[in-house]
Amino acid sequence: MSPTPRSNFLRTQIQADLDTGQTIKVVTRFPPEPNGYLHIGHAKSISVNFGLAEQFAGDCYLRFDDTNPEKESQEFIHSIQEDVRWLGYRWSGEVRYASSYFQQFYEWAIYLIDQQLAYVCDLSADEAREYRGSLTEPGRNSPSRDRSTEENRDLFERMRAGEFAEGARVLRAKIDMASPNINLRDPILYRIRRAHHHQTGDAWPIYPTYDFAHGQEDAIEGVTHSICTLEFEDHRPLYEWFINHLPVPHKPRQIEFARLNTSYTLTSKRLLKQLVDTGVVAGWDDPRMPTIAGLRRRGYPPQALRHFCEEVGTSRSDSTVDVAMLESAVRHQLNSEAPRAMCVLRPLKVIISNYQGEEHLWLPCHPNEPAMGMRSVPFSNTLYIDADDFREQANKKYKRLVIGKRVRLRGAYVIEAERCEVDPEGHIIAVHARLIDGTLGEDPADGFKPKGVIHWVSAATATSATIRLYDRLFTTPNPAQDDDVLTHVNPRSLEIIDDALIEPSLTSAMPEAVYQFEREGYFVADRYDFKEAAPVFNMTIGLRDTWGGDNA
RNA sequence: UGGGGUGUCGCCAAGUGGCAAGGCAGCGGGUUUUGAUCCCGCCAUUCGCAGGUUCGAAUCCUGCCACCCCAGCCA
Repeated sequence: MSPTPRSNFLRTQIQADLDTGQTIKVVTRFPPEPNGYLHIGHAKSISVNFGLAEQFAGDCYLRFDDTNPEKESQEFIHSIQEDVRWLGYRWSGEVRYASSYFQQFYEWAIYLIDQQLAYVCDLSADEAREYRGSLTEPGRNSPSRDRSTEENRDLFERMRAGEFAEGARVLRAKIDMASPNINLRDPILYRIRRAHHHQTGDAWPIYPTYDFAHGQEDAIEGVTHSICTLEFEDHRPLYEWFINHLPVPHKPRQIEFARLNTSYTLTSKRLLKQLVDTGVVAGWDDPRMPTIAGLRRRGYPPQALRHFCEEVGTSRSDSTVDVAMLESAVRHQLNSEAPRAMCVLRPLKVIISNYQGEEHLWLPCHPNEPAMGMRSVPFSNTLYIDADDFREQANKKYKRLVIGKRVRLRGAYVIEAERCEVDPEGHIIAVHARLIDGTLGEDPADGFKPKGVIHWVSAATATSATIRLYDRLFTTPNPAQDDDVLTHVNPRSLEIIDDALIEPSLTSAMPEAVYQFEREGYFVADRYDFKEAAPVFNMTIGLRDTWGGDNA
């Protein structure tokens, strides 16, 4: 983190708590429910929680909020840990589980019963909803509300013993059925679920709700600042009610911030699942997905994700960040760390008439970072350039190869096109050119300096590769706004080129290594599919293009 | 229409009574063997609106307006 992080209300508040002595050591936590894959929005939460602990020299725990076994699984516990680690964060101590506090929660539930602050309610789910009232009307007390402490204890113990059917009864807090805050209308603390839990097995037939668990988890762990998103703001009075009515060892404080929204992106689990289920994308880690696994496979560096989260700031106002900001962070990171290489996406043969044999040229791996070293690039009289880099004729705005004009081959010589071969259908199939002597590392002796520079590979040593070109998954800034997100899917979000040509240095790329293919963009060797014998690269992001366009 | 929030440049976002930071995007210009990077410059007399307090208000007060969240035995 930078020495002077930008100001935001969380940092200001925590600093104030430290200054007053209210907080001695900052403790935060990232509390995902293991019921799905993490996405860019979670990355923000991770960045906020771990970042705060880091800034104030405190601790941040990773805690699985596993109170609903029916939706959770061990698979997600693994993937979430991997994603957090990949982002570059390390949690303090062991991974925590809400489920490891189940016995304590159970005892605290009995404590509330004994204090006459909780009761077993026999209402069905439908009845409970009806009794709860509406946004504008108060609720009514449950018929079970005035049970004796003895009866409540007996019933709750029998709930725990597994004597009742699912949904038959619940344990509720006795607060206020007329509260304008619906969360305070005798919220449910425990429900009966005969589900096998991934951590506790079949030990419990009853499970605590989020409200009865979260604050107490924080209290047990000594969390000082329990940071969550805005939709939990209405729950804060309830969070505090439990903390104030239970003999907890510590009083954590909940603070809410606005969740991250990004244009052209979905983060709804339901909608993301729809994309996977309908085959719009290849899976949860498809490079077009906003999941951490997808962004990783796309080649987005974790540092870029962290930088992005820091850059967009943290506030309490609903907002949608322009995805261009994310892309900017990715380019910024990759520009400095990605080695350069050449790859010809749409090969067009160039034959140089006045050059014989082969030589090995040494090109810098990075134009501004000599420390990144040099690489050997073979040169010969038969090359391939990109089809877009040649035209039989063009106006002065076009700075690439044109018949009768000169262009610089990146890191090599200046050539001049003489003529081209065209097949019966009118497609250009080869260009004949001549090399200008003495132009390796020098401008032409006649003083005519070529305006353009194009990339190339030598035919004899180039390797065929599969390149997956990606574009935005959606054509509209807010795809979730519509009922059917599928209508906004970009039909050209993926284009596969399987006969691109790469320079020799690229065949030995390590999976997940990102390169800048000069003049094209950043590309990552696919984490799973890349093989030396069959290279596969995913386009991470194109180079910024401020050129007016293709109007030559 | 009950309760809880939020409104500062196209998009984010600092600022908490003393003359409106920064980033992204955009627009000019320079350097450049990547139409990239980098560099320089421009880009809110105005802070949702209307009143008020004050020598002075984005910051305080009053009243409006707009948008978001809440009626899971999900989190």
